Amino acid sequence: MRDVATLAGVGIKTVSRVINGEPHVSAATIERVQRAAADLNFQPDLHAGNLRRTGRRTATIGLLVGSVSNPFSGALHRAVEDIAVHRGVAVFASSLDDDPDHEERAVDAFLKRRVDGLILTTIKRSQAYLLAEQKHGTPLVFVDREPTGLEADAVVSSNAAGAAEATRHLIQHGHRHIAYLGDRPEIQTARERKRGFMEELGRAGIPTGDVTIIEGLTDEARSEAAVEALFAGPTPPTAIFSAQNLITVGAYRALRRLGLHHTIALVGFDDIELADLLEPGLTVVAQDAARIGHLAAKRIFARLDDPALEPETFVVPTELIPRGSGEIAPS
Amino acid sequence: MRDVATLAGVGIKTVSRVINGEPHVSAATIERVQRAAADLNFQPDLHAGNLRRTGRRTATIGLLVGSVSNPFSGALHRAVEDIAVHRGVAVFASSLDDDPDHEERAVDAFLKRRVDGLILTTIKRSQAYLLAEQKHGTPLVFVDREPTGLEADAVVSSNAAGAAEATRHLIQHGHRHIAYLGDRPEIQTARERKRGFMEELGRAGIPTGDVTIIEGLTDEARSEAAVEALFAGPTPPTAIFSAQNLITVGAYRALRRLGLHHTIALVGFDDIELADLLEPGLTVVAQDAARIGHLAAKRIFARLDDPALEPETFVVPTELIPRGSGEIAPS
DNA sequence: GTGAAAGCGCTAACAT
DNA sequence: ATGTTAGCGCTTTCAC
Repeated sequence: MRDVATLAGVGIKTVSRVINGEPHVSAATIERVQRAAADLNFQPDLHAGNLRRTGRRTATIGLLVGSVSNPFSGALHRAVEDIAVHRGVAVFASSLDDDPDHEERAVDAFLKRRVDGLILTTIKRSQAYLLAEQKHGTPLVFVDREPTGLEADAVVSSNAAGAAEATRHLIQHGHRHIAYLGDRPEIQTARERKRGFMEELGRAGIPTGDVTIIEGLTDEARSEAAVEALFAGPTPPTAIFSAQNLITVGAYRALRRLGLHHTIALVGFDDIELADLLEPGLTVVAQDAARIGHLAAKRIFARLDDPALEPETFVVPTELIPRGSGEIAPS
Repeated sequence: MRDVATLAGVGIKTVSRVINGEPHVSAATIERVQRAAADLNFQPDLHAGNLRRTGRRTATIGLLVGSVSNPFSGALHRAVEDIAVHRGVAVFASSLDDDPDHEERAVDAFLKRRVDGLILTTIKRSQAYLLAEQKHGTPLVFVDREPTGLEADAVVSSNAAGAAEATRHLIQHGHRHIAYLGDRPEIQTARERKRGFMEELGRAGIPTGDVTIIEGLTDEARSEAAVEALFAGPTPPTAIFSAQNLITVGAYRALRRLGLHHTIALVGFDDIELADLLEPGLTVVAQDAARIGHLAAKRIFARLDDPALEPETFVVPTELIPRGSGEIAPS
């Protein structure tokens, strides 16, 4: 910047004014400074400025997602960017790779680089490690899962209600022997979805002895194996509710392999690309990732503008999309 | 940091040494400083340090992808992080949303925040706007597409060879009337794939009059409409080669709608989630996003270590995966 | 309309 | 083993 000032024959502050579009500079000077800046290929250093600037905002927010390879994360990212771009704020995304040990490191990487706020999907048991940072004033918005160990804004799907709807859908199609396939119960959303499933069974008066619960399914392969074992066992169900998208894919693969995909009903939680092109189409309870992202981004900016906001949890409704697999009657 | 020094009763430089793990500090002092830092919830400001630090590295690289909702981007992101984490470097990803106007803004956002290097998928006609930055020493590695208007490292798929292989596959299954569905010819990869297709026709001695070329297909819906129009026309093909994943999905949808998915052969460029579960399974020429990401990350670090490296283009081979749709014989 | 001086949080270079 | 001083590139404050 000093070089630009020298080349343009003006003071350094004048260059600063031109670069930042501040008033009180004559048109001729602006012109001269801009040419000098262009000649030197001047790139202002945002962080150097922020060192002194009041408020110390970096116009950057961090987005931490469980796994960048999950389409849910992609949709979320895009939605957050949609909102942020209007505020001139850059969104930088980083991935946890579904590794709890990575979580704190990734958060730290963002914090050391002074992001203005953090939107995060968490996988650790507790987020108490963020307490100090939160007290320090960094806006935190959790998406997909509510945090444990601290009070903060969260934007989540209606997990229990969605699971209940999926379950009700199966019951209405005549099923009583339903298998529940879920992720690790440490995960809050997994617990919520299971709760929705169980409560709906209760409302329908179906004894829990009629259902099979399989939890701890962390990936597609494990889910596939679990379903194959299920049908090799003594009490195969007539329907499956799979509570997460990878689990759903695994279950579908297993049913296909067993030749049961037209016989056993399947409803999955979370939508899947191309689900409508399968035969039968995959009935799912879809989450609205775009809406979740929009709400989270709006909330973080609201909190940036008014740090005193009370922590709030926003629930985004899910939607059941019947496509065939969920409408199969028990044989 | 000064507060920590005061609280610990030491000089500010000693705190700096402790925080950065530099030697020549007594164990007792380290202990005292660390406690003080913890008490004050001290977070070092990476950027402030970088202002003075020699080399001025921020231990951050930027990753710019076309669209975060494309699974290819997700796989790429994960691969880059895999490598970067070993160097203690954070990877921040941002999306272009397939919007050329967004490209320069997004690059600028990274540059202003002083990333050490940039891995980017570009969509603008020319990347000449990056010339100055490149001369300035910022390592640039292009992925998926080679840049235009400047010489830089690139990691790309074997687009022409892969397209030729797909075409050969169809020809070997007896097809002569093949339709080519491609993206906008402004996109370099689109041109390469079309070239591979045409050259293979030439080798097989198939006159270009036997084939239909449809270009400028930018999304699923347009592709779907184009295929429907194709079969409403006078000279429907017996096979389709679709040169991009969204185009493939659109084509598949159209064939399904027309009831032709078991009649017309289809091979797509770039793999698709669940392609194996469709009926028939989707035959594709798969790109190795993980390999591309790994190579790009390794290259950017190599260039960070030795800026004098000659620009090089790395070609990652594609792989034809037969799953059914590409093995349909002409009727 | 413009510029000089001080200082943001930190590290380099050189004390001690 | 520890502290002091200068200064990174910028913005602030205040003077002109």
